[in-house]
Amino acid sequence: MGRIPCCEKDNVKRGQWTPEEDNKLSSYIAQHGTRNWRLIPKNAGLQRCGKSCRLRWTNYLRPDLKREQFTDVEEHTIVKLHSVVGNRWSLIAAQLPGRTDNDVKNYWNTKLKKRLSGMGIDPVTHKPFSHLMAEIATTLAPPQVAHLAEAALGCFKDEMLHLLTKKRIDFQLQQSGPGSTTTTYIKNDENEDTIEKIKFNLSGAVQEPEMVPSSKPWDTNGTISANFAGSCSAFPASGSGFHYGPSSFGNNGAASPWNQSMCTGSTCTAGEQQGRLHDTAEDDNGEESERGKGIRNGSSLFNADCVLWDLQSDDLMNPIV
DNA sequence: AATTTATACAACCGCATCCGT
DNA sequence: CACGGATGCGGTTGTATAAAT
Repeated sequence: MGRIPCCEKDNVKRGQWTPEEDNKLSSYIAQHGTRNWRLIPKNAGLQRCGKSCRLRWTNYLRPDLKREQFTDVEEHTIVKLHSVVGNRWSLIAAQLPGRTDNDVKNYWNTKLKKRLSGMGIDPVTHKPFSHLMAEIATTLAPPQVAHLAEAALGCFKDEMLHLLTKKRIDFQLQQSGPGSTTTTYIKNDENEDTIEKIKFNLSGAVQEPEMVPSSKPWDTNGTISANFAGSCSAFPASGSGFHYGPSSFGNNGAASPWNQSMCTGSTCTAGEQQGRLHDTAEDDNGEESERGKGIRNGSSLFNADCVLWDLQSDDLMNPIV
């Protein structure tokens, strides 16, 4: 017994909407409102599924939607809220007037996530990657760590090869200094050597607990500590200070060649996020169980020590319920 | 100029939840 | 309380456009 489709698949148009269709839908909704999406396409003379109409309206045609670029404040809000509620796009969008969950989701996936990765911060946990490595190293027994590192490096081998091949000439030009006209080429099998060296060094680093910072790498202002910054290749080693906030978000959040693979490879499932939220909420009131009810009172969540930004209830446009 | 690659965002899919009967 | 349809939500895919090669 299969699931009943939301609409008949036959005689239903799919794909991009035409201006004529937009007009029909907009004028129908202006007259009759948005009750009963299943009937709307039929009554409006559209060969579309009701679901498709609802999406088109909520994500594109609604008159209160903002079409301009996200502002710094909006970016800030998205990152702050994401560190608390995870991929709950509708909750985040509710704090951003004129933005839809789809807008927020797309903006996160195409820009913010990559920018965080480029800054050496895991966009799922909002912790520095090196901190996560440290956690793994201190949690697992050495043989497990070695196997995990081996597996992780195997995953990144292709990206490494790609990176090394693509960048090698630029790199060699840099090494030979400005004004130099000589170009040194690397033999193909040296890629393998390089990878082996990197693997060796990383394995060593992971197995040396004294190299791992034991305290939180950031202070209460969300600033990465100088010691930690020095041990994390993604952060500047100088004491110039690193702020995990909008001020560091300029458009020069230049993506490292790693960004794409890191972004696409480590998305947290909705289940994981919901599980985390559920656990937290349960501590507070002991009885929440259903999806979507995990966040009753934001105040306790805002104090979670995994977030790098302090988020106050006052920051919110709308209460999270 | 042609081709490839990257980016942005619209749209779809399937599951979860809500809600009326 | 159970059931079924409607709606909401998040993940994923498709496509148009821009940028790089």
